[in-house]
Amino acid sequence: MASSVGPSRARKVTLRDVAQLAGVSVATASKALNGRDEVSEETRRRVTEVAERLAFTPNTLAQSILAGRSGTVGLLTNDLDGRFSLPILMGAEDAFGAGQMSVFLCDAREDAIREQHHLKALLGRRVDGLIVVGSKTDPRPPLGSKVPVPVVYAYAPSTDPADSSVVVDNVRAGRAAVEHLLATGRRHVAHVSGDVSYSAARDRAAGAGAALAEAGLDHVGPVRYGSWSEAWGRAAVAALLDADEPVDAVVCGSDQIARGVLDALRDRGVRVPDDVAVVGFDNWEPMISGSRPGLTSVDMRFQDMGRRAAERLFAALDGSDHPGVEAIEPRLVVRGSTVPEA
Amino acid sequence: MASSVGPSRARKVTLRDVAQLAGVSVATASKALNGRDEVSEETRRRVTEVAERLAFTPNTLAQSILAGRSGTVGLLTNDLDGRFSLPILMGAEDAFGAGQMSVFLCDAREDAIREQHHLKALLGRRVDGLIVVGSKTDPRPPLGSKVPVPVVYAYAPSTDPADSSVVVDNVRAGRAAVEHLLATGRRHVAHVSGDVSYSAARDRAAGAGAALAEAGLDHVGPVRYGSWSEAWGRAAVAALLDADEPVDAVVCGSDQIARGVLDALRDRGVRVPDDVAVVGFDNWEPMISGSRPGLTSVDMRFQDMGRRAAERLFAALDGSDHPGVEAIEPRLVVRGSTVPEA
DNA sequence: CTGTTAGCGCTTTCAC
DNA sequence: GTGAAAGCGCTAACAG
Repeated sequence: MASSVGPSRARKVTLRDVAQLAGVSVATASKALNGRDEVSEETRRRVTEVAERLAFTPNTLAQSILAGRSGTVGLLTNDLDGRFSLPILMGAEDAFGAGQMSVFLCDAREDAIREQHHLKALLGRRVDGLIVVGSKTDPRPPLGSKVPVPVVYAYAPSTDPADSSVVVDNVRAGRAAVEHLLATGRRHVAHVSGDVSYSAARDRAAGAGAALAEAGLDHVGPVRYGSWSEAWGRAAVAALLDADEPVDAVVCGSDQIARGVLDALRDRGVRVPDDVAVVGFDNWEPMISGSRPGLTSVDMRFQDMGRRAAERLFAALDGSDHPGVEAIEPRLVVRGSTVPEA
Repeated sequence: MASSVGPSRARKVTLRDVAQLAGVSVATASKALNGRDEVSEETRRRVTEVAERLAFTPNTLAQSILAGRSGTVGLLTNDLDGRFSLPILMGAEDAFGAGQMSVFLCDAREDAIREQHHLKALLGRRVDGLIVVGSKTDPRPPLGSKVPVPVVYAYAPSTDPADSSVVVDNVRAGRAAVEHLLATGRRHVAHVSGDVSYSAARDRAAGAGAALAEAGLDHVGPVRYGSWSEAWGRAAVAALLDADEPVDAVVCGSDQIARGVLDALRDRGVRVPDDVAVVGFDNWEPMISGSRPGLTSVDMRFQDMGRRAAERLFAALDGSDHPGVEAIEPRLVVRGSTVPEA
């Protein structure tokens, strides 16, 4: 027959329909379906059966309006296209998905106006809470003081330290990279990083520098800041080798830079890891999987960050929160670029 | 003072509060704020002013329950971590964001159970429609016949051709790649692709083969299926060159494979594009930007696909839809791997 | 155990 | 112009 697939314009089935067909009142039907124990088993059976048959789906909107909670949260991201917000978002979705929460996704694209617009829409929809995901590790201004629901900032913390934020620990990450290199016998560590205007670049370099200092060492040459690209990694290698200082390890500000460094070293006939070891940051699958040899990298655990953000939001929802900034501990993943593969 | 930042437990301000403070009835306040022209300018001014002052945000839930429409749509994806769903999702968010729609995001992770679970939650929240995003181009079973709202499938079409689906045109993409190679004087085209179990791999090869056939040519050697990795691209080059048949172009099943092919050719001293031209698919930024030379690639326009899916959903919402499968036309992006750079 | 009543926050007749 | 009343779908309190 004709539009058997078309959007069934049939009026949605309501609890009243169910009650009617089951021959009980709406109140009783409600109790039966919600497992309240003030109904006879017989009635419950009958109601459940009818509900099933009519494919009744309770209107959560109506429930929410009563309960005062909607069971939804807003995820306000700023670089949906970026590499960071996505895993964070997954982690959050993960933590929520377990329960009954649904997630509203909005991309503000670094535009404060758009962000306020989305914020308004979300509050109108009575979200129970918000997670705000930034695109850089640099602190960002808070949403505004009069947001009536708990907010957790992820990746980019709020500039207000009293707000709840979950961030990566870039200093520690830089330290981890260098400690690994020192532990595997390297002594001449160069550092090639990305855009110096990113706190991620500076913090990682600071952590690396501190770890070197503790061993009585210093970076070979200056920290070379540039851009977050493979091309910069390649260019930096040229400068590095031409400088003619001994180098037996390169810490790279990102996996992409590291990939460029690896390729350039290979072109020049420098053996990795025999002559020079290379470490990256982010443990980003697409870069890692194609590298020769496999790239040792510091995983910033974005997904866990999203999970933690969700957990903290939950905590805030039942008032058991302890606001402030929480840093996720990075995790070093060792591969062939620092240690010969088996 | 103490918890100035804590979740203000203050009861949400309602329309009644506004009405009371403005000295009018709820009905009048409603009319005033909604721009109905049955209120005096003076009253409207007063009400608006009070609403502003109290930071009144109308409860969309209550509005939705009345209107019968919630102004929300569900985005049911299956590989949030993948490369395809994200741009699609962005395109959709884009198209919706313009209006008043909010988007629920759910990741089913290829798990039918989880998908049904999310579906139920979304229907309970009374979404007005659904977009279902797959992770492969292979058709997928529809959600189920008794979904009471319009559904549009993106990337992975529904197996039911009567459903509304928006897909990429892989055959055409394969054809576009080869036509470009032929137009730039290539005659010996090899084909290295990914996992043969993916229709994307087979369709692209079919399109490429058809274009070659029309020129009285055939692929050099068999279409070499493997995996969607750089490593496979490198391995395939070895096999290809050892086969000792003349080759002046390689069509690669993905940018990742192409990247491997480029690197291997470079290692072997084969010049690109002088000796051999290389084309990839997806125009995926991370792979493109690091390639030497820049990689010519067929852009599948995922974001536009998401946008179209959203537009079709809109159409379905006001009944002006024409279900069926719609293919997005791919777009060739020429770079240095096929044509010498300026 | 069951049904009646009230009410969540809002919009919409329909009298005044 | 304005407000009282009804009602969207549902749950909670209280009678019966």
